[in-house]
Amino acid sequence: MSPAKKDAGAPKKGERTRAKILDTALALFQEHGYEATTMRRIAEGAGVALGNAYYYFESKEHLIQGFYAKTHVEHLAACEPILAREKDLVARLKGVLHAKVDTAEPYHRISGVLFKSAADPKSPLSPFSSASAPVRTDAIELMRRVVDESDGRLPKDLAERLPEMLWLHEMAIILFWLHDESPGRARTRHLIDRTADLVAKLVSVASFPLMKPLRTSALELFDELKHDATPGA
Amino acid sequence: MSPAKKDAGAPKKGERTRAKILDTALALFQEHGYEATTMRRIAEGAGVALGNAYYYFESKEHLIQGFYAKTHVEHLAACEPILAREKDLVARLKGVLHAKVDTAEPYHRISGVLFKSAADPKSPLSPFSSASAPVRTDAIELMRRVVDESDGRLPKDLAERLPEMLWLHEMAIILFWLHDESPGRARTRHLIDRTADLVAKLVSVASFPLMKPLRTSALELFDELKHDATPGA
DNA sequence: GTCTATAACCGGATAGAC
DNA sequence: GTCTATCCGGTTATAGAC
Repeated sequence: MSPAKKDAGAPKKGERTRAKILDTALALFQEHGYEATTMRRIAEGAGVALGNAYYYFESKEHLIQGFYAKTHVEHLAACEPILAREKDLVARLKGVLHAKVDTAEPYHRISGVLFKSAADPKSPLSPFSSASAPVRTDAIELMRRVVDESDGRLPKDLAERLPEMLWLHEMAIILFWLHDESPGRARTRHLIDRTADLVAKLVSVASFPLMKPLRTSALELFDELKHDATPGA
Repeated sequence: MSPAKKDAGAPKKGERTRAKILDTALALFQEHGYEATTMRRIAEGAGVALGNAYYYFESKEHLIQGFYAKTHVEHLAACEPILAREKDLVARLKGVLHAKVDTAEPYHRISGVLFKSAADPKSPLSPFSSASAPVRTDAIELMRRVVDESDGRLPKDLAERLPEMLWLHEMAIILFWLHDESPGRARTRHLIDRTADLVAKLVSVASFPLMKPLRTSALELFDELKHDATPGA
């Protein structure tokens, strides 16, 4: 009766070990940086053997996926009050992006390494990879809320693709943020405000009925290109 | 008289060894990929001891700087006939970008790894780093030729910044290309043609005298943001 | 002082016993 | 599912050769 003894609802057998390893790793990454943190040190801190850490996580890099998920959850929480309060599309967009910068701030030091693989299509860490699909999908859904629950009216074809476009915009902001050493990330915040205004202008221009042909061909191009870049989406 | 014996103009003492190591490394990277190529194998292939390779190159990654320089030179050569032939800005831009895709094609397999550090501000391999400044500056100069020797007339303030903007555009194209597995990189080529047309339209609209205020504020934003992203440029 | 070679070190990853 | 013992390859220290 030993394996069947546990009650349903309790954290499964080794699930606790897994969480312990991840938490330890993230804490050490934050304190000493990614490179300086060895797998041996993580295992030691988590109270397990080195090999055991590899039983739960394929590689050191795979620990980072957990990091993505964690910061994303924090971002979601920070967005709730903003989305409840603001109804204007631009205000919602700015709010969500500033919240991203806010919640990511504690990890600025190590984020460079964490996003290292953004450009490597084969890496599971790339935001475009299928391994990143869960978080990516969720982040796009957040942008869908930004758009759908705003008080503006948009043509259907545009409203459909806009969330993905805004997610790409967010990725670009993050890339800029990685290189931003200005106090308070002032430059990134400026970039957010200016490009959000730009997005609003583009959207409103693109929404004129007269713009339909141009809009259609632009959206077709987007669809076509998307296919290749994000096979999982 | 042994050290002073050599004639001026001959390839300096160890300069040959350096070149041998680099050539061997690039060949092996291309054949087996970056990860699979060990420093021991490179040293062996170049006929030197392992430690010797580190005398000439700080790290395995530093071998990649040589790679950047090499492909850039090839790109420059490929652009000459295009720039001599075409005088229309769009045609010149498309020609230069397609040439980039052409010359980079043999290295597509390994480029993912090579650009891994694009997002890491601390890495000397980042295209924005000061270590990459020589190649970056040269690539921007190429874009300046694309603009300056074209037959269109541009307002001075725009013509001044356009080369840097076009270089950023090129970086974005390359990022897309890294993820592009379509035959003949058809999607990247499509992206080039469509965005080059878009650039042309934007440039011509921005050149209207009536657009001067908007153009000025857009260029000011660009100047302001550039400062942080590329301290070396 | 410029270059080359040998022998470690260190840390990510794996094999296989318990 | 957890451990111990190794492997493997990037990197470094160091001793010498030209």
